[in-house]
Amino acid sequence: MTKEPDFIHDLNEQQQRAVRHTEGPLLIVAGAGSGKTRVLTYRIAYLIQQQKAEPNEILALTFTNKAAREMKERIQQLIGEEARRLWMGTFHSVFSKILRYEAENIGFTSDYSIYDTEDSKNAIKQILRENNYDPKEIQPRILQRRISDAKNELISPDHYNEKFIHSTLDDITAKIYGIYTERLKQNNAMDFDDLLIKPIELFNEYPEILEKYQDRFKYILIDEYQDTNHAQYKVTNMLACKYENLCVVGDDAQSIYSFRGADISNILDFKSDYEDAVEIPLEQNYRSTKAILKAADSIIKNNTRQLEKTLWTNNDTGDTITVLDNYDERDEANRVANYINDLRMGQGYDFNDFAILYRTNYQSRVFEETFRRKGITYQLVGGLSFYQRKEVKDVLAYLTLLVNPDDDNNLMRIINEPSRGIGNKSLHDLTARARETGQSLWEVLKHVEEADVYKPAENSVKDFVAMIQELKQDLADDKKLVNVTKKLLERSGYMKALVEENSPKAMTRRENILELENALSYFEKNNSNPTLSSFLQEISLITDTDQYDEEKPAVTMMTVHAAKGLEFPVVFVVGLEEELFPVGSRNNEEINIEEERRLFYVAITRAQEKLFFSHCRSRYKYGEEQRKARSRFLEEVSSDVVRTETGATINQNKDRFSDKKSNHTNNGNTHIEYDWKKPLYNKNNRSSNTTKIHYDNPDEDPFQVGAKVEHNIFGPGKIISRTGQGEKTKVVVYFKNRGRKTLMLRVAKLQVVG
DNA sequence: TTAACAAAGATTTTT
DNA sequence: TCTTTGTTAA
Repeated sequence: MTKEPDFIHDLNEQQQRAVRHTEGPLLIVAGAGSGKTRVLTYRIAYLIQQQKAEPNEILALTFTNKAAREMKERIQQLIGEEARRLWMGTFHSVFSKILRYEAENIGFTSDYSIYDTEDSKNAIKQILRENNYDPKEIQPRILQRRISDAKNELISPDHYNEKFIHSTLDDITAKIYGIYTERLKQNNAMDFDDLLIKPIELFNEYPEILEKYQDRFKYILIDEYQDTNHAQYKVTNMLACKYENLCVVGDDAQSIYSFRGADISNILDFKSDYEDAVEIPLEQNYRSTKAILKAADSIIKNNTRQLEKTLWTNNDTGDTITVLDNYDERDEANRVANYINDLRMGQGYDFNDFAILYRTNYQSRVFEETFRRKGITYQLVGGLSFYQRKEVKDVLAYLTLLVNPDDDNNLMRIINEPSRGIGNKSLHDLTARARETGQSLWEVLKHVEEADVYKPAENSVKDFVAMIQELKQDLADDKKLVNVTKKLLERSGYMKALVEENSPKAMTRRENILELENALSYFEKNNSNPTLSSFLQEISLITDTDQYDEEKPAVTMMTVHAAKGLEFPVVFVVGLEEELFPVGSRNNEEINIEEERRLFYVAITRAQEKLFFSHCRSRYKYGEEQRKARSRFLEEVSSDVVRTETGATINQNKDRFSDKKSNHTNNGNTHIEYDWKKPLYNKNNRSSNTTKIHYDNPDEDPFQVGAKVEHNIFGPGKIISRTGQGEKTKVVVYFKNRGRKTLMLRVAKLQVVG
């Protein structure tokens, strides 16, 4: 046996065990902050150093590109350049690469398009239209969700119907699922789920190909195993079952992706799936203070299903956690900003020591405004990704057509963008013909004269086809990708349209397109074989979370989901209100409260030294003020470690806003006691606000709740609720023949009757 | 066919 | 509030 490397002594005993145990299935249950990444990197370095495997015989799967990149860098520091040859990346990126090699075997070409969520939603919408369903009644979003769930469960379209009771929606889903699958194949396209499922199909169909990869990947490691879904479980199981050198790392307490099909039982059942599996817990936390760990522990205790482990730390007790009780979200942002400035001035923290963590992306806005005003630099992670912007997707759609012209979806996206006189009618005729003849839309366009469409549109189509063919030729002539793109922007009139629009928005769009050109030339410079299709595939899998830069001297703002795996000296968990964190249910869907709790646990355990919880009593939603109750999680957290700003326990703090509020609320002298866990009165249900009384006076405004009204299109109806004030007053009317409608009082031509 | 305007709807979380 | 979708007039 080769001598052990010195670096192994950087690790504690449990960690060393995990590194040394190279053969056979291994489950590492790694508590938050227990040095999980470290163990993974050392383990990989150890495998190579001990000559168990060549770097390219090791497959390491992560959840983000960033995690993969970081791990690779750290391994490089341990073993040098060789690390480049590792197979390391996200599930999606690794398998998209394998599919590039093997696509032909399953009826695709290596130039296949990758559809993101928006693309596949569009495809579904189009299919609904073609099959005479009303996308308003049957929401594409819902079908997409169902199809994606089915795919992750490995239920094929044929089996979908057997699996479910035949409700109408089940039948429609089964039908659309089938067409969708076929359509994607015709388009030579795969969605995110396909990147995991198609390899399974491939391996099932061609055992010799499976064996090739089984032999190649002598050792397999999976990070964040608690967030794998069934398809991911299956595909790695297939690869690993020959040698069973499968090492998975995870923490069931941090499973937060069930909405994406993640199945926590993958980690809970690992030991029964692999009989010889060894379990090693990592229980020493190196990240947080005792107070923070106690808070985390007191939260997660409320969940039922968990693996045994006790997290402990040698770190200091640390400060108590501070709860910020705010009036509204502006108040919240201001207060957080003030704390950041104080801690910076008083205790020497830098901007990049802070993180603001929230449940939903839209919460970032108030913080952005406030921080800009107060001169706090920040970096926003997540939200609308660069590659999801309209203009970027448009240009990418053009480029996609050059390598994969049969991709109807991308073709439809840009055929009339900028508008060149190929309107809905013509497009409808053309797609109808494509369906009839079984050709792709592109084939139909090439022979448009046979299609019998509106003459002016026919000419535009001819121009369009000529343009695409010309650009394809350029590409074939090995012209630089950037130059082809530039020509495309000219030739298509896309740039011209933006220049002529001459608005600030169009300006930003032009900048984004320039940015895309930069990305292209960067790619061309840094790849040995920079093909357009590999560029397109690679960037379809990039997310904005990957762009977080810990060196940047700025406060980080991100969702709790995006923060997984990261740590910060000071963390603010904001928006801790019922219906926000935990989220409110939509359409009475059941919310998974245990998962919300794990999410809160993840948020808490990001903090190293100082932790703040913040909530608002009132918050704006859709331009309406909503009263908010404090999150139940604040009741669950151990009261030993949490204090308000004045040093009181949370429950001593009840009355903070009572006086202020009751003055507002009462014209008389009655004192109103608030139950502090409940929201304050809902604004719409009472007439307390002085500014509002005017509009509530029936003499001036006849459109009161209960009034019978007449609309010149919708006919007779009755007002069932009313929100907003003055110009912005909106009413919900139940129309006898048309159902519920929300109308702006200012614009809707309503008349009171009777 | 397009542009302009009015109405409805959206806020989970992400590869 | 802001964005997307649908309707109507030019």
